[in-house]
This record gives sequence, structure tokens and C-alpha cells, in this order.
Amino acid sequence: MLNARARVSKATVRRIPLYYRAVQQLQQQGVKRIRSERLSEIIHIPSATIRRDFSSFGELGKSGYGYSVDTLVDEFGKLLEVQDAENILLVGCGGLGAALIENNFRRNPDLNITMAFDIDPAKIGTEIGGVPVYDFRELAMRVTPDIKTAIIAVPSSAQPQVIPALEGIGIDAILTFAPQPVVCLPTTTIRYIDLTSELQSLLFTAHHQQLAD
Amino acid sequence: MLNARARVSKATVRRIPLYYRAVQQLQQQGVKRIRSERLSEIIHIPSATIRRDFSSFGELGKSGYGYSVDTLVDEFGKLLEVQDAENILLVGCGGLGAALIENNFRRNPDLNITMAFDIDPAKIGTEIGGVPVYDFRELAMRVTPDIKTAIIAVPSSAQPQVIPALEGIGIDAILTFAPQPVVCLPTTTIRYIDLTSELQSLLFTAHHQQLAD
DNA sequence: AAATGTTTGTTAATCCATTCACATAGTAGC
DNA sequence: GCTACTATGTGAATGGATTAACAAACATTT
Ligand SMILES: NC(=O)c1ccc[n+]([C@@H]2O[C@H](COP(=O)([O-])OP(=O)(O)OC[C@H]3O[C@@H](n4cnc5c(N)ncnc54)[C@H](O)[C@@H]3O)[C@@H](O)[C@H]2O)c1
Ligand SMILES: NC(=O)c1ccc[n+]([C@@H]2O[C@H](COP(=O)([O-])OP(=O)(O)OC[C@H]3O[C@@H](n4cnc5c(N)ncnc54)[C@H](O)[C@@H]3O)[C@@H](O)[C@H]2O)c1
Repeated sequence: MLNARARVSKATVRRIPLYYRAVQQLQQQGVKRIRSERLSEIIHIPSATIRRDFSSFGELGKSGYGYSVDTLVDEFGKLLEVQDAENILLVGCGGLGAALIENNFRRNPDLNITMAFDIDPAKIGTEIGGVPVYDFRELAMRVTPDIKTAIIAVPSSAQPQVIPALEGIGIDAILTFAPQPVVCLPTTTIRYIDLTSELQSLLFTAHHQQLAD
Repeated sequence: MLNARARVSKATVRRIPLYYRAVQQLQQQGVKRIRSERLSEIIHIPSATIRRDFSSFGELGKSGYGYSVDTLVDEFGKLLEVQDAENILLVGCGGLGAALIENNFRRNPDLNITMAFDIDPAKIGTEIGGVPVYDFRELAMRVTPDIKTAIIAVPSSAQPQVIPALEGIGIDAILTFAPQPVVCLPTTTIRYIDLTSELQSLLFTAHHQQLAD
């Protein structure tokens, strides 16, 4: 419910999805209560961090008892707004884009890629996993006003054209796999997934680890 | 060259690939020298952070001049060991795995996925983008001793079986797309790419941003 | 209902990273 | 060579996040 008194740190925000997934799994297993110490073993986050994170959303637990799994599922579900569907468009139906559409976050029924765009005539007019692929030049014509979120899987070189077009139709949240940094509107929230960098920095760490990581 | 005197922070390690890519691009454009202030504009990292990061690898720059682009390309290339090929195996040739193989980090000639594994009989024995797909049960038989790195793109439920098998054949660096956390050997460096969590935390930030991000 | 045990929520301490700001060391022009 | 700039590299200040540790709050047992 996001008690106004406590600020939620960026680091905490990145962990909310992990908490949500874990408590959902516990609920499915029929577990009714969980201690921070036990949850720590499951998700490998220190129990003190868990308690601090949880407390920034209100007093979710009870001393000497722990947390009710049902309450946690409820609270984190509310935080992530899983009750209302998030409709998403995807740009760039290459290998990666197609894989994302096929998967379509099926474990999370609230996350739906509902339409896709490309510029390749061979792809325009087709469907991938039931999702229609439109011509990117028809973006404004095809997009429905409920869509505020986009995933970008086009080559880096195409990204500088794609982002302003998306902002022009009201998109304000973007997840992109093209690492080329762009300037975007102050109202746009953008996140880069840079697979090459992740691999390179992983390798650097692995090659240079004298001590454990 | 990783002067022993200065410790390289984790945050810095994550930025090395960004620096490497940027200076490579500058080199290709024929740029000979670069100031931290100018580089900051390109990659959107504060100039003070850039200077501190660079200085942890030695005195790469010159006062009143800046940095030589050639020197930087050289130094970061050495840090990332781009001179010797890194051969990689991939497990799980579904949508995501196949996309990774097709792409095969082609912008980085040192990074090569050289073989793939699956358990689906329909995939075993085929090739994807020239990369052979073997039966995962033949892992030990097929793997070559030069391979120390793996990418995992199997369903989360299969991951607990896959990781010990990889460790058993000497893999010590793992990049995985299955978010299910696992216990692994202390000598294994593992990194999770959790696409669903990235999207969910992005949406949380976008929905709750009263101030800019 | 008292005693015992458990686990939270939070204060304080610590750690890690970023940012400021400038002495220093070099460049560039003359 | 001398002067006027310029930009690095780094101490010091700041800020953010993690971790330790414990009083207070509740559960459980007897
Ligand atoms: N797949 C990987 O392993 C991998 C690894 C690292 C980075 N990436 C990045 O992910 C992104 C996508 O990768 P991919 O392998 O799917 O690439 P891909 O080349 O297979 O697909 C790109 C798709 O984007 C389409 N496209 C190009 N310009 C467009 C435009 N202006 N508007 C709409 N569509 C356009 C193309 O027609 C193509 O279908 C790239 O930026 C790539 O750098 C991918
Ligand atoms: N694609 C996405 O958009 C997306 C989104 C979020 C998370 N993920 C995660 O990425 C991973 C891969 O996703 P995907 O869409 O490619 O899945 P997918 O189901 O298309 O492919 C999984 C592949 O793994 C193979 N496999 C299963 N068990 C195996 C085993 N024990 N050994 C070897 N191979 C095995 C299957 O035969 C299949 O080919 C999953 O963990 C998924 O949760 C994917």
C-alpha cells in the first residue's frame, strides 16, 4: 500500500519481483507462514535486508510469528498491480523479439504483449504466438490507447528512430535490449538489458576472482 | 593491466564493457583523443565516475590532454581478454536459446557459442546457425576442455539438474535466464538475467514516479 | 496468567559507491 | 622558454544500501 512515511529505495524496488515470486511459490506449496530467516535461505537475500525491505511497505509481520504468506502475496500483488492487465507492445520481431512474444510472460497473466511491429516485409502481416505483427510505420494507427509500455528488440542502430516514435504515441515505460544509450523524455522510464555487457563482466569477474565472489 | 595497488569495485567491473564499446566506436570514427567530460555525454556516466574508474586501472590519461582512444581500446581490450577466444556452451535451445545462438555475439569475435545442448529429441542432432545441438545426457562426452563458460536457457524447473552437471565438467562461469536461485560451488561465478523481474520493477518505477527517475 | 521463547521493526554502525572540488601535471600558443 | 589553459587523478565529503544487534511485541507453553 506504499505507506507515504517510508521511502522505498531503488535497491528495494528491484527486489520486489523476487519477493513476489517467492511468496507465490510458497503459497502454492500450501505454506501459511514464513520467517525472514527461512525466506533468506530460499532467495539468498540476507534476512535483515528482507525485514527492512518489507517494513518499508508497512508493518506486514508479527513479532514472534513471522509473516503470513497470504498477506505477503496480497501486498506484493498490490504493489505490482497484478490485478490490472498491463498491455505491452514489442518492436523488432527478430530472434529475441520472437522468443519474447512466444513466451509472453505466461507465468504472469497480467503481463501481455498484445501487438508487435517490424519493418521487414516478410514479417509484417504475420502472427507470432497469436500476436499480430504490424508495419512499424503504422505504429500510430495500430496502437491502442491502453498501451503505455514497450519492449524494444531492434538493432542498436535503429533504436534512435524507434524511441521518439514510441514517446510520440504515449509510451512512458521502455525495456530495451539495444545497448545504445539514448536521450529520452524526462517522463519516460527506460531500462536497458545489455546481454553482451552482462556476459563480459561475468567473465571478467570469473577470470579475476582470487577470492570468492 | 590491473595494477594490484588499486581495488576494482564491482560497480566499476559492470561498467568496463560499456567503456570498451564506447571507445571502440570512437576509434572506428577516427577519434584520437577523448576527455572524460565528453565521454560522459556519450555514455551518460558522470565524468568523475569515469575518471575514478579509469584511474583504478592505472594512469591512463594525461593532464591537460585527456585520454588517447587507442590506449583505452588497448587497455580495456586487455582487461576483457579479447585477444583469446572465449568458447561457450549453451543449454536449452528454445526460443531464447536459439536467438542467442543465431546472434552469437557477432559484434564480439572473441565470444563464441561453439556447441549447444537440449533434451528435446526434435532438436538433438540439428544445427542452429551452424552450431551443433547435442543431447544433454552426452554433455561430458561432447564438451571440449577449452570450454569454461555456459549460458543456460532452460525452464526454471530444469535448472537444479543442469547446474551441477555443468560444474561437474569444469564450467566455472554461468549466465542463466532461469531466475530460480540455486546453490553452486564457491568457485562458480553465476549471474542471473531475470527478464520478468526487470519488466516488473521497471513498471513499478514508471507507475510510482512522482519525481523523475 | 505468568513464564519462556521467538521474530519483528528499527537504531546505529558499517560498507560501498558517487560526487565534489582542486592541487598537480601536463598541453598549447606565442 | 614562458604564460595561460586544460583536464587528470584523488583526497575529502556525501549519499545510499547493507548488516549487526537488540528492545519491544507477540506467540506459545505450562
Ligand atoms: N540475440 C542476442 O543474442 C543478442 C545479444 C546481445 C544483444 N542483442 C540485442 O538485441 C537486439 C535484438 O536482437 P536480435 O538477435 O533479435 O536481432 P535480429 O536482427 O534478429 O532482429 C532485429 C529485428 O528488428 C527489425 N527492425 C530493424 N529495424 C527496425 C525498425 N526501425 N523498426 C522496427 N523493426 C526493426 C528487423 O527487421 C528484425 O526483425 C539487438 O539490439 C541486439 O543488439 C541480442
Ligand atoms: N523467452 C522469454 O521471454 C522469457 C521471459 C522470462 C524468462 N524466461 C526464461 O528463460 C528461459 C528460457 O526461455 P525460453 O522461452 O527459451 O523457453 P523454451 O521453453 O522455449 O525453451 C526451453 C528449452 O530448454 C530445453 N530443456 C528443458 N529441459 C532441459 C534440460 N534438462 N536440459 C537441456 N535442455 C532442456 C527444452 O527442450 C527447450 O528447448 C526459461 O527459464 C524462462 O523462464 C524467458
